[in-house]
Amino acid sequence: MASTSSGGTVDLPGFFADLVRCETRLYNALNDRLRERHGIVTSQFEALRYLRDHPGSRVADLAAEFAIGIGATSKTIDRLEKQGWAARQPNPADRRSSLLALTDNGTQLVDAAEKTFTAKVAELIGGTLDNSSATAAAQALSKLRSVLERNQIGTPTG
Amino acid sequence: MASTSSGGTVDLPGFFADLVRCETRLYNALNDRLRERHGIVTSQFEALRYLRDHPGSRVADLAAEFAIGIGATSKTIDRLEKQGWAARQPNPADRRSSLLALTDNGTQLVDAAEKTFTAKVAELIGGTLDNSSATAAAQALSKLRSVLERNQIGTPTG
DNA sequence: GTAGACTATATGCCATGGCATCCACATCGA
DNA sequence: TCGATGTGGATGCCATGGCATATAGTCTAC
Repeated sequence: MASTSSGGTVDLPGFFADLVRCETRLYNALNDRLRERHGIVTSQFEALRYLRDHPGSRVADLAAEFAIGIGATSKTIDRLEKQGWAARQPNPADRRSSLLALTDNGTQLVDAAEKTFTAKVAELIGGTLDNSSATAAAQALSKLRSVLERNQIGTPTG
Repeated sequence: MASTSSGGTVDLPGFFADLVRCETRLYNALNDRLRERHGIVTSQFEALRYLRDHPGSRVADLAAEFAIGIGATSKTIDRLEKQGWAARQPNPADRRSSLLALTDNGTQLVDAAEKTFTAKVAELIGGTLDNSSATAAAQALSKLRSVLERNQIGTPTG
Protein backbone atom coordinates (compact mmCIF):
# COMPACT_ATOMS: atom_id res chain seq x y z
CA MET A 1 0.00 0.00 0.00
CA ALA A 2 1.37 3.31 -1.06
CA SER A 3 1.08 5.16 2.18
CA THR A 4 2.10 2.59 4.73
CA SER A 5 5.54 1.27 5.36
CA SER A 6 6.66 -1.65 7.40
CA GLY A 7 8.87 0.44 9.66
CA GLY A 8 7.87 2.95 12.25
CA THR A 9 7.43 6.02 10.09
CA VAL A 10 4.77 6.98 7.59
CA ASP A 11 5.44 7.47 3.90
CA LEU A 12 4.03 10.97 3.73
CA PRO A 13 4.29 11.41 -0.05
CA GLY A 14 2.37 8.15 -0.40
CA PHE A 15 -0.16 9.38 2.14
CA PHE A 16 -0.58 12.55 0.12
CA ALA A 17 -1.04 10.57 -3.10
CA ASP A 18 -3.73 8.39 -1.49
CA LEU A 19 -5.45 11.48 -0.13
CA VAL A 20 -5.57 13.13 -3.53
CA ARG A 21 -6.70 9.98 -5.34
CA CYS A 22 -9.48 9.35 -2.83
CA GLU A 23 -10.64 12.94 -3.08
CA THR A 24 -10.71 12.82 -6.88
CA ARG A 25 -12.68 9.59 -7.10
CA LEU A 26 -15.12 10.47 -4.34
CA TYR A 27 -15.72 13.87 -5.89
CA ASN A 28 -16.24 12.33 -9.32
CA ALA A 29 -18.67 9.74 -8.01
CA LEU A 30 -20.64 12.37 -6.10
CA ASN A 31 -20.70 14.62 -9.15
CA ASP A 32 -22.25 11.85 -11.21
CA ARG A 33 -24.94 11.13 -8.66
CA LEU A 34 -25.82 14.75 -7.93
CA ARG A 35 -25.86 15.62 -11.62
CA GLU A 36 -28.25 12.86 -12.57
CA ARG A 37 -30.59 13.49 -9.64
CA HIS A 38 -30.47 17.27 -9.22
CA GLY A 39 -28.57 18.81 -12.13
CA ILE A 40 -25.77 20.18 -9.95
CA VAL A 41 -22.24 19.09 -9.12
CA THR A 42 -20.57 18.68 -5.78
CA SER A 43 -18.91 22.08 -5.70
CA GLN A 44 -22.27 23.72 -6.28
CA PHE A 45 -23.87 21.58 -3.61
CA GLU A 46 -21.19 22.58 -1.15
CA ALA A 47 -21.64 26.26 -1.92
CA LEU A 48 -25.41 26.02 -1.57
CA ARG A 49 -25.12 24.15 1.69
CA TYR A 50 -22.72 26.75 3.04
CA LEU A 51 -25.11 29.55 2.13
CA ARG A 52 -28.01 27.73 3.73
CA ASP A 53 -26.06 27.20 6.93
CA HIS A 54 -24.43 30.64 7.00
CA PRO A 55 -26.97 33.14 5.68
CA GLY A 56 -25.65 36.66 5.36
CA SER A 57 -22.15 35.50 4.43
CA ARG A 58 -20.04 37.59 2.10
CA VAL A 59 -18.07 36.40 -0.91
CA ALA A 60 -14.87 36.42 1.12
CA ASP A 61 -16.40 34.06 3.69
CA LEU A 62 -17.13 31.46 1.05
CA ALA A 63 -13.67 31.88 -0.42
CA ALA A 64 -12.05 31.30 2.98
CA GLU A 65 -14.18 28.23 3.66
CA PHE A 66 -13.27 26.51 0.42
CA ALA A 67 -9.73 27.87 0.04
CA ILE A 68 -10.44 29.18 -3.43
CA GLY A 69 -9.84 32.70 -4.73
CA ILE A 70 -12.16 35.65 -4.30
CA GLY A 71 -12.54 35.99 -8.07
CA ALA A 72 -13.53 32.37 -8.52
CA THR A 73 -16.00 32.70 -5.67
CA SER A 74 -17.55 35.78 -7.21
CA LYS A 75 -18.08 33.86 -10.42
CA THR A 76 -19.58 30.94 -8.51
CA ILE A 77 -22.15 33.29 -7.01
CA ASP A 78 -22.85 34.75 -10.46
CA ARG A 79 -23.79 31.27 -11.68
CA LEU A 80 -25.93 30.44 -8.65
CA GLU A 81 -27.72 33.76 -9.09
CA LYS A 82 -28.27 33.09 -12.77
CA GLN A 83 -29.88 29.78 -11.88
CA GLY A 84 -32.13 31.51 -9.38
CA TRP A 85 -30.72 29.68 -6.37
CA ALA A 86 -28.92 32.50 -4.60
CA ALA A 87 -29.14 36.28 -4.41
CA ARG A 88 -26.86 39.15 -3.48
CA GLN A 89 -28.49 41.48 -0.96
CA PRO A 90 -27.09 44.99 -0.38
CA ASN A 91 -24.96 45.16 2.73
CA PRO A 92 -26.09 48.19 4.74
CA ALA A 93 -22.85 48.20 6.72
CA ASP A 94 -20.48 48.27 3.73
CA ARG A 95 -21.57 49.12 0.24
CA ARG A 96 -18.57 47.39 -1.33
CA SER A 97 -19.86 43.96 -0.42
CA SER A 98 -23.12 42.04 -0.58
CA LEU A 99 -24.79 39.69 1.81
CA LEU A 100 -25.52 36.36 0.23
CA ALA A 101 -28.65 34.31 0.72
CA LEU A 102 -30.42 31.37 -0.83
CA THR A 103 -33.71 31.79 -2.63
CA ASP A 104 -36.59 29.49 -1.81
CA ASN A 105 -35.72 27.44 -4.87
CA GLY A 106 -32.13 27.22 -3.70
CA THR A 107 -33.18 26.07 -0.26
CA GLN A 108 -35.42 23.38 -1.68
CA LEU A 109 -32.68 22.22 -4.00
CA VAL A 110 -30.01 21.96 -1.33
CA ASP A 111 -32.32 20.14 1.07
CA ALA A 112 -33.13 17.57 -1.58
CA ALA A 113 -29.54 17.28 -2.76
CA GLU A 114 -28.32 16.83 0.77
CA LYS A 115 -30.25 13.59 1.13
CA THR A 116 -28.67 12.27 -2.04
CA PHE A 117 -25.25 13.46 -0.98
CA THR A 118 -25.39 12.00 2.51
CA ALA A 119 -26.59 8.65 1.27
CA LYS A 120 -23.91 8.44 -1.41
CA VAL A 121 -21.10 9.44 0.94
CA ALA A 122 -22.24 6.79 3.38
CA GLU A 123 -22.25 4.23 0.59
CA LEU A 124 -18.82 5.23 -0.69
CA ILE A 125 -16.97 5.52 2.59
CA GLY A 126 -19.06 3.71 5.14
CA GLY A 127 -19.21 0.69 2.89
CA THR A 128 -15.44 0.41 2.91
CA LEU A 129 -14.05 1.62 6.22
CA ASP A 130 -15.03 0.15 9.52
CA ASN A 131 -16.06 2.52 12.23
CA SER A 132 -12.78 2.71 14.09
CA SER A 133 -10.72 3.24 10.94
CA ALA A 134 -13.05 5.95 9.79
CA THR A 135 -12.95 7.61 13.20
CA ALA A 136 -9.17 7.59 13.27
CA ALA A 137 -8.90 9.04 9.78
CA ALA A 138 -11.57 11.60 10.51
CA GLN A 139 -9.79 12.80 13.61
CA ALA A 140 -6.48 13.13 11.82
CA LEU A 141 -7.93 15.04 8.88
CA SER A 142 -9.97 17.26 11.15
CA LYS A 143 -6.85 18.21 13.04
CA LEU A 144 -4.81 18.69 9.90
CA ARG A 145 -7.52 20.88 8.43
CA SER A 146 -7.76 23.07 11.47
CA VAL A 147 -4.00 23.61 11.60
CA LEU A 148 -3.84 24.43 7.90
CA GLU A 149 -6.67 26.91 8.29
CA ARG A 150 -5.26 28.50 11.43
CA ASN A 151 -1.93 29.06 9.67
CA GLN A 152 -3.56 30.19 6.45
CA ILE A 153 -1.68 27.53 4.54
CA GLY A 154 -2.75 27.06 0.96
CA THR A 155 -5.00 30.12 0.90
CA PRO A 156 -5.06 31.43 -2.67
CA THR A 157 -3.99 34.95 -3.58
CA GLY A 158 -6.95 36.34 -5.44
CA MET B 1 -14.52 19.31 14.76
CA ALA B 2 -16.50 18.75 11.62
CA SER B 3 -15.79 15.10 11.13
CA THR B 4 -15.98 13.72 14.64
CA SER B 5 -19.04 13.25 16.71
CA SER B 6 -19.39 12.48 20.37
CA GLY B 7 -21.31 9.27 19.78
CA GLY B 8 -20.10 6.04 18.34
CA THR B 9 -20.47 6.78 14.65
CA VAL B 10 -18.52 8.98 12.32
CA ASP B 11 -19.98 12.03 10.61
CA LEU B 12 -19.11 10.95 7.09
CA PRO B 13 -20.17 14.15 5.31
CA GLY B 14 -17.95 16.03 7.74
CA PHE B 15 -15.14 13.59 7.08
CA PHE B 16 -15.56 14.17 3.37
CA ALA B 17 -15.51 17.95 3.84
CA ASP B 18 -12.29 17.74 5.87
CA LEU B 19 -10.75 15.47 3.26
CA VAL B 20 -11.53 17.89 0.46
CA ARG B 21 -10.40 20.95 2.41
CA CYS B 22 -7.10 19.31 3.34
CA GLU B 23 -6.50 18.24 -0.22
CA THR B 24 -7.19 21.71 -1.57
CA ARG B 25 -4.90 23.50 0.87
CA LEU B 26 -2.09 20.97 0.64
CA TYR B 27 -2.27 21.06 -3.15
CA ASN B 28 -2.25 24.86 -3.17
CA ALA B 29 0.72 25.05 -0.83
CA LEU B 30 2.68 22.51 -2.87
CA ASN B 31 1.80 24.35 -6.07
CA ASP B 32 3.26 27.55 -4.66
CA ARG B 33 6.49 25.90 -3.59
CA LEU B 34 7.00 23.87 -6.77
CA ARG B 35 6.18 26.85 -8.96
CA GLU B 36 8.67 29.14 -7.30
CA ARG B 37 11.46 26.55 -7.23
CA HIS B 38 10.91 24.60 -10.46
CA GLY B 39 8.30 26.36 -12.58
CA ILE B 40 5.84 23.46 -12.41
CA VAL B 41 2.72 22.69 -10.41
CA THR B 42 1.83 19.62 -8.42
CA SER B 43 -0.22 17.95 -11.14
CA GLN B 44 2.72 18.24 -13.53
CA PHE B 45 5.08 16.91 -10.90
CA GLU B 46 2.84 13.92 -10.32
CA ALA B 47 2.64 13.18 -14.04
CA LEU B 48 6.41 13.45 -14.45
CA ARG B 49 7.03 11.23 -11.46
CA TYR B 50 4.63 8.63 -12.81
CA LEU B 51 6.37 8.63 -16.18
CA ARG B 52 9.76 8.31 -14.52
CA ASP B 53 8.58 5.37 -12.42
CA HIS B 54 6.56 3.69 -15.19
CA PRO B 55 8.44 4.20 -18.44
CA GLY B 56 6.62 2.89 -21.47
CA SER B 57 3.21 3.72 -20.08
CA ARG B 58 0.41 4.71 -22.39
CA VAL B 59 -1.97 7.64 -22.08
CA ALA B 60 -4.67 5.38 -20.67
CA ASP B 61 -2.35 4.23 -17.89
CA LEU B 62 -1.84 7.77 -16.70
CA ALA B 63 -5.56 8.46 -16.94
CA ALA B 64 -6.35 5.43 -14.79
CA GLU B 65 -3.74 6.34 -12.19
CA PHE B 66 -5.04 9.86 -11.69
CA ALA B 67 -8.72 9.18 -12.34
CA ILE B 68 -8.93 11.87 -14.98
CA GLY B 69 -10.23 11.53 -18.53
CA ILE B 70 -8.28 10.26 -21.51
CA GLY B 71 -8.73 13.55 -23.32
CA ALA B 72 -7.37 15.57 -20.42
CA THR B 73 -4.44 13.19 -20.14
CA SER B 74 -3.66 13.52 -23.81
CA LYS B 75 -3.53 17.28 -23.40
CA THR B 76 -1.32 16.95 -20.34
CA ILE B 77 1.16 14.97 -22.41
CA ASP B 78 0.96 17.58 -25.18
CA ARG B 79 2.08 20.21 -22.70
CA LEU B 80 4.87 18.11 -21.23
CA GLU B 81 6.09 17.39 -24.75
CA LYS B 82 5.95 21.06 -25.66
CA GLN B 83 8.15 21.81 -22.65
CA GLY B 84 10.61 19.14 -23.73
CA TRP B 85 10.10 17.00 -20.64
CA ALA B 86 8.35 13.99 -22.16
CA ALA B 87 8.09 12.32 -25.55
CA ARG B 88 5.69 10.01 -27.33
CA GLN B 89 7.46 7.01 -28.81
CA PRO B 90 5.78 4.89 -31.47
CA ASN B 91 4.31 1.72 -30.03
CA PRO B 92 5.40 -1.17 -32.26
CA ALA B 93 2.65 -3.39 -30.89
CA ASP B 94 -0.24 -1.00 -31.55
CA ARG B 95 -0.02 1.97 -33.82
CA ARG B 96 -3.03 3.66 -32.25
CA SER B 97 -1.14 4.39 -29.07
CA SER B 98 2.24 5.72 -28.06
CA LEU B 99 4.67 4.71 -25.38
CA LEU B 100 5.51 7.61 -23.11
CA ALA B 101 8.90 8.43 -21.72
CA LEU B 102 10.71 11.25 -20.00
CA THR B 103 13.47 13.14 -21.73
CA ASP B 104 16.74 13.72 -19.91
CA ASN B 105 15.55 17.20 -19.06
CA GLY B 106 12.33 15.76 -17.70
CA THR B 107 14.20 13.28 -15.55
CA GLN B 108 16.45 15.95 -14.11
CA LEU B 109 13.45 18.15 -13.41
CA VAL B 110 11.45 15.50 -11.62
CA ASP B 111 14.40 14.39 -9.53
CA ALA B 112 15.02 17.92 -8.37
CA ALA B 113 11.33 18.65 -7.84
CA GLU B 114 10.92 15.48 -5.84
CA LYS B 115 13.29 16.74 -3.16
CA THR B 116 11.30 19.93 -2.85
CA PHE B 117 8.04 18.03 -2.84
CA THR B 118 9.06 15.50 -0.23
CA ALA B 119 10.41 18.15 2.09
CA LYS B 120 7.31 20.31 1.80
CA VAL B 121 4.93 17.40 2.35
CA ALA B 122 6.86 16.44 5.45
CA GLU B 123 6.65 20.00 6.70
CA LEU B 124 2.93 20.29 5.99
CA ILE B 125 1.75 16.98 7.35
CA GLY B 126 4.55 15.69 9.53
CA GLY B 127 4.63 18.97 11.38
CA THR B 128 1.01 18.58 12.40
CA LEU B 129 0.15 14.91 12.83
CA ASP B 130 1.96 12.66 15.25
CA ASN B 131 3.19 9.38 13.92
CA SER B 132 0.36 7.20 15.12
CA SER B 133 -2.35 9.56 13.85
CA ALA B 134 -0.66 9.78 10.49
CA THR B 135 -0.30 6.03 10.31
CA ALA B 136 -3.95 5.47 11.12
CA ALA B 137 -5.10 7.99 8.54
CA ALA B 138 -2.69 6.62 5.96
CA GLN B 139 -3.96 3.09 6.42
CA ALA B 140 -7.57 4.15 6.10
CA LEU B 141 -7.00 6.21 2.97
CA SER B 142 -4.86 3.52 1.42
CA LYS B 143 -7.63 1.01 1.90
CA LEU B 144 -10.30 3.38 0.69
CA ARG B 145 -8.26 4.18 -2.39
CA SER B 146 -7.70 0.55 -3.26
CA VAL B 147 -11.40 -0.26 -2.94
CA LEU B 148 -12.42 2.72 -5.06
CA GLU B 149 -9.91 1.71 -7.72
CA ARG B 150 -10.86 -1.93 -7.68
CA ASN B 151 -14.50 -1.04 -8.17
CA GLN B 152 -13.74 1.63 -10.75
CA ILE B 153 -15.59 4.21 -8.69
CA GLY B 154 -15.20 7.78 -9.85
CA THR B 155 -13.45 6.87 -13.08
CA PRO B 156 -14.30 9.56 -15.63
CA THR B 157 -15.98 8.80 -18.94
CA GLY B 158 -13.68 10.30 -21.47
C1' DG C 1 -9.89 -10.96 -46.83
C1' DT C 2 -13.33 -7.88 -45.68
C1' DA C 3 -17.36 -5.60 -43.24
C1' DG C 4 -18.53 -4.32 -38.85
C1' DA C 5 -17.54 -3.77 -34.17
C1' DC C 6 -14.28 -2.27 -30.95
C1' DT C 7 -10.39 0.48 -28.99
C1' DA C 8 -6.82 4.20 -28.21
C1' DT C 9 -6.30 8.64 -28.40
C1' DA C 10 -6.70 13.25 -30.37
C1' DT C 11 -9.62 17.38 -30.70
C1' DG C 12 -13.24 20.86 -29.86
C1' DC C 13 -16.31 23.23 -26.93
C1' DC C 14 -17.65 24.34 -22.35
C1' DA C 15 -17.13 25.04 -17.25
C1' DT C 16 -14.30 26.36 -13.58
C1' DG C 17 -10.32 28.17 -10.91
C1' DG C 18 -5.88 31.03 -10.60
C1' DC C 19 -3.96 35.30 -10.88
C1' DA C 20 -3.60 40.18 -12.24
C1' DT C 21 -6.00 44.21 -12.51
C1' DC C 22 -9.47 47.59 -11.80
C1' DC C 23 -12.95 50.24 -9.37
C1' DA C 24 -15.91 51.65 -5.73
C1' DC C 25 -16.03 52.43 -1.19
C1' DA C 26 -14.00 52.79 3.50
C1' DT C 27 -10.74 54.36 6.83
C1' DC C 28 -7.03 56.88 8.77
C1' DG C 29 -4.26 60.89 9.77
C1' DA C 30 -3.07 65.49 9.44
C1' DT D 1 -12.39 67.53 5.40
C1' DC D 2 -9.55 65.77 2.22
C1' DG D 3 -5.73 63.07 0.35
C1' DA D 4 -3.43 58.67 0.93
C1' DT D 5 -3.90 54.11 1.73
C1' DG D 6 -6.44 49.91 2.39
C1' DT D 7 -10.13 46.55 1.30
C1' DG D 8 -14.09 43.88 -1.03
C1' DG D 9 -15.20 42.12 -4.93
C1' DA D 10 -15.89 42.17 -10.10
C1' DT D 11 -13.65 41.21 -14.52
C1' DG D 12 -10.40 39.53 -18.09
C1' DC D 13 -7.15 36.32 -19.72
C1' DC D 14 -5.08 31.90 -19.26
C1' DA D 15 -4.66 26.92 -17.85
C1' DT D 16 -6.85 22.68 -17.07
C1' DG D 17 -10.42 19.00 -16.90
C1' DG D 18 -15.06 16.97 -18.46
C1' DC D 19 -17.58 15.26 -22.03
C1' DA D 20 -18.83 14.51 -26.90
C1' DT D 21 -17.13 13.50 -31.08
C1' DA D 22 -13.82 12.25 -34.74
C1' DT D 23 -10.26 9.24 -36.62
C1' DA D 24 -7.05 5.79 -37.21
C1' DG D 25 -5.84 1.31 -36.23
C1' DT D 26 -7.19 -3.52 -34.55
C1' DC D 27 -9.88 -7.62 -34.13
C1' DT D 28 -13.77 -11.00 -35.18
C1' DA D 29 -16.77 -13.65 -37.77
C1' DC D 30 -17.80 -15.10 -41.75
